Amino acid sequence: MVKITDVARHAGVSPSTVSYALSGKRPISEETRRRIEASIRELGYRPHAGARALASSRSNVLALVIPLRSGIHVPVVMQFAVSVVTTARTHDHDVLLLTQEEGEDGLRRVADTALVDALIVMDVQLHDPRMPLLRTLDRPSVMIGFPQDPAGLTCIDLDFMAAGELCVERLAGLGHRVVALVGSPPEVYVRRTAFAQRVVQGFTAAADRNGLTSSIHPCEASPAAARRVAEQLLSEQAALTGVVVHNEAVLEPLIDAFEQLGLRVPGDLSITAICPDELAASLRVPVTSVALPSAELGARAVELLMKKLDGAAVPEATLLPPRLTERASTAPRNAP
Amino acid sequence: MVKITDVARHAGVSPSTVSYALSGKRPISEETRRRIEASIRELGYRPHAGARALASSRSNVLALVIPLRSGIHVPVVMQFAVSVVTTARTHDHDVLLLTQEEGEDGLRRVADTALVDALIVMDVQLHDPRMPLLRTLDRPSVMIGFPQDPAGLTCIDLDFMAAGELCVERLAGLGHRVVALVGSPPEVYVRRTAFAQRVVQGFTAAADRNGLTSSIHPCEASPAAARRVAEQLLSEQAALTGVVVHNEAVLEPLIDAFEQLGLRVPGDLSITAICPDELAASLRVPVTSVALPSAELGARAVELLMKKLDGAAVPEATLLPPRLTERASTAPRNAP
DNA sequence: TTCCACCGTCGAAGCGCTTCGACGTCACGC
DNA sequence: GCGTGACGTCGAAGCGCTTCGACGGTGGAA
Repeated sequence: MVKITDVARHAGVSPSTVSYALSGKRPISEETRRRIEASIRELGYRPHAGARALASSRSNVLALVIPLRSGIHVPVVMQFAVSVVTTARTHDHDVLLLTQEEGEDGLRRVADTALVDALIVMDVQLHDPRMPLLRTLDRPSVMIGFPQDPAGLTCIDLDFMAAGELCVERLAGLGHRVVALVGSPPEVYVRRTAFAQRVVQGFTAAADRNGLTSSIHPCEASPAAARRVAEQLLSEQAALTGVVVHNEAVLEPLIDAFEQLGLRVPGDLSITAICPDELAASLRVPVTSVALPSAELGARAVELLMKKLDGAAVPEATLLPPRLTERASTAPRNAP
Repeated sequence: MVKITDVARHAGVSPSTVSYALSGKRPISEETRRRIEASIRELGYRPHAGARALASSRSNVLALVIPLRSGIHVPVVMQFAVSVVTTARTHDHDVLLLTQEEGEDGLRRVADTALVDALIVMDVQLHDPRMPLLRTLDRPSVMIGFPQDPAGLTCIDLDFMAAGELCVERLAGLGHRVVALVGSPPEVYVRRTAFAQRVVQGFTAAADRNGLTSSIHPCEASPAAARRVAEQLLSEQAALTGVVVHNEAVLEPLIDAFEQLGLRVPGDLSITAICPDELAASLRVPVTSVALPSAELGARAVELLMKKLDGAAVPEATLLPPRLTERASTAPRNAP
């Protein structure tokens, strides 16, 4: 293994000079820097991560905590993860993957052993046992999602409440008077997952504000469940003309089911969704949707974390405003 | 931060004794061990990962390389990942997540900086540029999947060729004479992804061996594509009665499409698939399938890696034999 | 009883890097 | 002409842990 002393000798300087040339923490003459860089290339030098971490008390590793509970939409989560990894790399950091098998102990372990410098936590519950822990940890962290009490934490997420409202407002603006929300699987609500609940809040508030008749329907992530919900909606709410879907997995099957039941989209039924843009745009009937900007969220979470690591102050709460894209699934309500 | 010298002082022993008590590499008296353990608990001691890595030249971190190329089925990949993480934890290792953004350089980097002790590589191509690199790296690695030339590498995978054969044999055994393979998206074949090609090989070999008429149809991962393939199959192959599906994303839409086109499963059309058992079993028509044992593969990959890290010899190739589970989607061919 | 082997523990020497203080040199202002 | 900084570099001291060799003590074999 080639080490910093080898490089130093080869370049005719001291090891500390090599270190400073690498880190830029002290000025080094152009000439010396060139020689050092040449030596590094020639010898194929790579600084030892452990030695670096020990001496600098910085591991340059972030922990990404992905619970992967049931009912979540895996591809979306994976988009976050990829975006976190690539953004972290632009800041010269790597990403350690933690699932929830270990529970809170895992977080404490990687933090206390100095394996990671900071943590990104996904799938935050309204009352999340990890939150108090994270407040006590001496390492910075960023949540993707909001718990009930975000005080003292740095959180970022799509403004799901506003997203829910926006979907309803759009339908209301098109003249729809009876709307339904097809939401996440029941277990997501039982766990009191923050974002799901906030969509419900926004949906309900906007419906009430506009004097709409509304109802809420959790839905399992299977086409069969989608069909059942569709049938139920038609039988129970004959006047229904607007649906908000917050469930990536059933968006397409749901549309299929409606059409098989004789309802054309958007002729008889207008649909808005909260989901990744790529999904909404790729469907047979492209769906008017509020984008779920996974990649942006992941990237911004990393940026926030980097700022905190640099000792900078960051806002505790970052809510991305919802952005609605009009597509083919919405139309004005037919005259009755 | 509490360190090993603090524990040593508190327990009235030397730091090396604490270290040996922790690692078990030298005998320590019962009595002393108890005192040390008590001190560790009392002080909340956690060994510093970097220091440990530096002194022992073991980071206790594995790299998991997930390319996430287009056309792959994300949930399946994620199952691997989770299984790798949890298994690694049982061996006191953590997992660093690498995507393919960085390319081969990323592998080299984490290996050369001693950030990781070993690597697990997924989504292996037939001619994979990472393979030569891995052969030269001084760290052990395990591939999930087989390249064209696996010499000098440790590879593990489901025996996809046998799986393809098994699916066909099952259909042949039920009397079907005209069969089709609905496969992965075209880009997967263009990239020459190993497992996809092997399924084709097995499918073709078994079809020929049994004198069946057969055809192969790559398929995009969308319901619309599934429908198109279904229609194409019906128009071009009127006598078709057996279909093998190797594409998780379109399995359900494909069945729907067939039924909408007037073909009942398994009455008119028998279907076998290669996919995770949970998926096959959860469909409206539970599908006779060869299990894709993601969790087992991930776990066994880690076990292999641990053996290699311990200096033990392991087989270069591990092919898990396919296991077919009979479900509701297959039946004997109707009399013509 | 003597010798040897093993057990349990200790002290010290690193592992490869960062960082702090120090030092020589040079340019500039007064 | 001298003091003063800034610049560029060096040496040495750790960062917290593992591991090697050494050493006293104990028990069994001879």
